[in-house]
Amino acid sequence: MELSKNYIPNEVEANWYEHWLNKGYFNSLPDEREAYTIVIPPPNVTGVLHMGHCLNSTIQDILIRRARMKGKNACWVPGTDHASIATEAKVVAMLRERGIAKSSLTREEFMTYAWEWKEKYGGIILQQLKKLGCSLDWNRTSFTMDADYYKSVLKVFVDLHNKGLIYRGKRMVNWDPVSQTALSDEEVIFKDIDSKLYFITYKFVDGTGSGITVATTRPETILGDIAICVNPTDERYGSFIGKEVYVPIINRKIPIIADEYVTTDFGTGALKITPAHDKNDNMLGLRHQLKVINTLDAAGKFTAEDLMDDNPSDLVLSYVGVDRFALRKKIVEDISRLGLVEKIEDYKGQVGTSERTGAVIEHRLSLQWFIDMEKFLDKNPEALSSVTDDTIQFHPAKAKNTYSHWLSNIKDWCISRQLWWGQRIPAWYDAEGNVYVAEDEDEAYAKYYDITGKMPFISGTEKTGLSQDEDVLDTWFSSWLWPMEVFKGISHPGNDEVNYYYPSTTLVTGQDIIFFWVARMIMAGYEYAGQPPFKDVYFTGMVRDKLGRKMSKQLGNSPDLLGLIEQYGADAVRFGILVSSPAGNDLMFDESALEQGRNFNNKLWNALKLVKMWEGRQSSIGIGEWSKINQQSSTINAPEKPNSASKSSIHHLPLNSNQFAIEWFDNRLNQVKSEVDGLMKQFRLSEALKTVYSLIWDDFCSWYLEWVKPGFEQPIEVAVYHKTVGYFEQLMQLLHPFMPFITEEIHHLLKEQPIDLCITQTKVYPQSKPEILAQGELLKQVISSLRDARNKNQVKPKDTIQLHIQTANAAAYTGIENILGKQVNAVSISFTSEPIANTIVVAVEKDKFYLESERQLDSEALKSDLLKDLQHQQGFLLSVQKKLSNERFVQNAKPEVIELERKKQADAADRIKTIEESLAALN
RNA sequence: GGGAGUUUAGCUCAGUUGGUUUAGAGCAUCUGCCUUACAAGCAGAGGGUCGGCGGUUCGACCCCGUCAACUCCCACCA
Repeated sequence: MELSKNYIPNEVEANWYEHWLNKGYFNSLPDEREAYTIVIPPPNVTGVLHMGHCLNSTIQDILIRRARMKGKNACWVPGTDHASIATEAKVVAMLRERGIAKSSLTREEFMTYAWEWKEKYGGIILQQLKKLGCSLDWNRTSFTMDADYYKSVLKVFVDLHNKGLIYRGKRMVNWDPVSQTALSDEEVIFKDIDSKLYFITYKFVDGTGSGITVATTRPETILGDIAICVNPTDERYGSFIGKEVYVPIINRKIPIIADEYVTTDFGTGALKITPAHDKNDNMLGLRHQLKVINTLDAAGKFTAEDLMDDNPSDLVLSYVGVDRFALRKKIVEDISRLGLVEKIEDYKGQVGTSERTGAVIEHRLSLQWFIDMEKFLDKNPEALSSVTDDTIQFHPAKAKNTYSHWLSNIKDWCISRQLWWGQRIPAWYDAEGNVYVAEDEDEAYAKYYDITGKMPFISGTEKTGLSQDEDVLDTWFSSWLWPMEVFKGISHPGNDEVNYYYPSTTLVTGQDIIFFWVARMIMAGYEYAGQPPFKDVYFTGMVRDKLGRKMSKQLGNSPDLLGLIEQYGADAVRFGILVSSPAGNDLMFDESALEQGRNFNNKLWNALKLVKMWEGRQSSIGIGEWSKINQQSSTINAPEKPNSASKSSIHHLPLNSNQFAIEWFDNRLNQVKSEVDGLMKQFRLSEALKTVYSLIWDDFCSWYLEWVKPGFEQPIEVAVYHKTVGYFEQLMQLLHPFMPFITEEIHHLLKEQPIDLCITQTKVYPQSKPEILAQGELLKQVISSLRDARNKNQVKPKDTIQLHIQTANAAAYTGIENILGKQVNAVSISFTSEPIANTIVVAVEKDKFYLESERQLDSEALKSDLLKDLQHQQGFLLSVQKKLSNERFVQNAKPEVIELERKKQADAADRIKTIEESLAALN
C-alpha cells in the first residue's frame, strides 16, 4: 500500500467518526463498571461553535476518551439550553424580518413560531461538535424544554414554593427595557461610561435663600423626585432639614430629609430621591415612608400616569412617550431655561447593561418571583462547605475564593422573566388576586376549590376563574437541574440511571458562569439529591486572540472554527488549542499553534511510513539470536588495523545495540506513561499533551527510530520490527484522547487490529528502571556533544570520523557503541588511556572523546570552547566551595544536602581536570 | 471602594513542602545540512542579574514586607 506524502485528515476523520458511531462506542448504559460521567454545559440552542466551546469540548472529550480506555463506563451527555432571552430575541428578530410584530401574536402563535425556529436552527452546534471528534452519547441528547424536563422544572418550582423557599414580591429589580423583562443581578454587566454630572437647584417653598443644589447623573428622573436628602451631620445643610423645596418643572413640594446614607464629600452633599428609579433611593424611600412616583414605562419611555395629582403642565405632558435618553436632554434644556442648572461636569461613571441585549438597565419596581437565598442556604449549608472543604474540587483552586465570597454575600434570586419562551410559571390567580401554585391547571383548580369552596366555571371546553401567570422562569432555573434531569432524576427520582450516573465525575466549564450555573447546580444537587452534582470542576480560561483581546463579533477576531478544521484537520485544531492552554489561565489563540499540530500529524505519518517500509524487509532473525545479528549488521566494527594512536585498543562490540535501544525506550515509555497519569490526575492537560508530544517527536522519532534504523536497504531484525510496532501502538494509545482521528488511523495501518483504538483498554505497565534511563541520557548527551563538536569544526555530515574514548568506566558504553558510532558517523570506536594528538577533543562528564578526522582542525575555536566551559566550571566550583567553607552551612544544613554539595565539589573538580587535560592535549 | 490573581528567554508558559550541578520547555531566531520517513524536515547553537527595593535564612525564583505594572471578580457615592 502506498502512503501519501503528507497526512490528509479530512476523509480519514469523517470515516472514523462514522465508524465509531455505527459501532456505538459512545453509548453508555449502566453496568457493573465504575461510571465516568460528564454532562456537557448545554450550549444555547441559538449557538454556533466558537473557540470557547472548542476548548471546552476538547477537554471534555480528552477526559472521556481517557476514562473509556481506562476501563470506566464513560458517559458524556450532550444537549442544549433553551436560553430564554437569547432565543426569544432571535425569534422576535426573525418575525420582524418577516413583517410580524410579536405584539400582534398570541402567546400560542408565538410559541409555534419559536418551536419552528428551534427545530430548524437549534442544535447546529451539536453537529459541529461531531466534526471536532467529540465522543458524546447522542442517544442521550437533552433539551431544557423537553416535555419531561419542562415538567421537572415546574415540579421544583412548586416544591420550593411549598417549602417556603420561593416568594412573590414587589421589589426593585433590574429591568431590561429592550427585552422588557426583569433580570437577575448576575445578568447585569457593569460598564464604564463617560457621562455628565448635572448640578440642579431646587428653590425653597418659603422663597428664602437661593435653594439647594443637588448633583445627579439622571436628570430625566427628576419628575419622580419625592425628597432631597442630606447627611444629618452636614453643617452646610443642618438648617435646611425639614424645609420644603419645589421640584423643577413639575413644581411638586418635597421635603428635605436627613439620612446617614448620604456622603458629604460627593457632589454637593445633597441627594435627590427618586424611589421609583433607583435601588438606593428606593431603600431610602422605604426607610422614610416616602411615596413612589414612577415616570418611566416598561420600554423606558416617559409616562405621566403617576403625575395626575400634580396637575401636569402641557410641557410635562409633552414628554409622554419620549425615550429616557432623549428625555434627559429635553429636561436639562427645560430646567436650564428656568435658570436652575448650576453647572454640568464631565463624569466617569458606571452603568449596568443587560448581558443579553446590551441595553442600559433601569431599576423598576415590579412584582416578581424570588428564591429566598438565606433560607435556601440555611437548609443546604453544604452548598458552601462542599467547596471550601474540597468535597468538590475546583481546578484551579483559586476559584474557591470567588465562589465562597459570592455565596456569602448572595441576594435573593429573581427567577421570573417577562418572556414567553421558557417554562411558564405554574401559578394561577383568581379574580381577587389570590395565588395558587400547582404543577398543572387541574391541581390549581383543586386547590382553588379546597380553599374557596368555589367550583371553577366551565366555558365551552375551558375552565375559567383562574388565570395563569404570564411570565416564564429564568433559564438558569432549569439548567441548575441539568446534571440530575438529563438522567430523569427530578421527573423520575431514584431511577436506575440517575442512581448509577449521579453524581457526575467532572464538570468542565468557563469561570464566567461560576455563579449563574456552577453554584446553582451545587445548590440544587444538595436540595434534591442530597449530594453534590460532580466531584471535580475544571474551569477553562477565556479564549483571546494573540494580542490578548477578547474574541468578539465586533472585532472580527474570532476565527471560523469549521474552516480551521477543514484546513488543518480536527486533530491539529485540538492539539493547537490545548497546547497553548495553560491550566486555569486565559488562552491566547494563535493559528501558528495549529500549524504545529498539523506538523505533528505529518511527523506521525512519516514515522508510520518508515515503519511500513521496514515491514517487508524483516530478517528472519529471532529475538534470542543477538550475537548472530551482531556479526551480520556490524557496519561499525572497524578492522583491527594499527591505529595512529598506537596506545588505543580496538574494542570488540559484544552486544547488538538494538537491545539497548529497545530496553531504553521500553523504560522511557513507561516513565512517560506514569508522568502523564500524574498530570491528568491534576488536570494539567496541556502539559500532559506536551509530554506525549515530546516523547513521540524526540524520544521515539529522533532517538529510538534512528537507533534501530537499519542501513540503506538493509533488513530489519524481525524482533526489533515487532517491538517497534508495539511501541508505536502504545504511543497511539497514549495520544488517542488528545488526537483521536490520526491515532485510530495509524493504529489500523500499523497492522491488522482486532479492536479499534477508541475502545482499546490500557494495560498496567511496570516501573521504569532509573539506571537504563540514565544510560540513555548519557548516550544522548554524548551524541549531542560530539555532533556539536563536528559542527563547530566544519566536519561535514558525510565525513566519517574515528572515535577514541578515554574513560574510567568503559562499562557505561557497553552495548551502545553501535548506536554511538552510527549517530556521530564514526567508522570505528576504540578506548584509549591517553590523549590523542591532532584530534577534536570533547569532554562530557568525566570522559574525554577524541574525534579523528581528515579535516584540518581549528584548534583556536576548540580552545575557546573549552576555556568557556572551564570558566563556567570554575565559577561553579567556587560557589560550592564557598558554601562548604561556611561553617554555619555545615552546621545547619541537612547531612544529605552537605553530602550533595561535597559530591558537586568533587564532580566539578574532576570535570575541571578533564577540561584542563583536554586543553593540554591541544597544545 | 473591597477582594483575588499575575509579573521567569523575543512570545506563551513550567518550576511540586527553600538546597539535585550559578533556572527548564515549546514556538520564534541564528548556523550547517535536499543524510535513502519527514525541508510542514534533520543536526546543532545563542538567548534570562526569575518586575524594583528591603528583610528572614548558612542558603531565596520559592517565605515575609514594600513599591510598581497588568488582569479578573465583587460593589450602582448620586
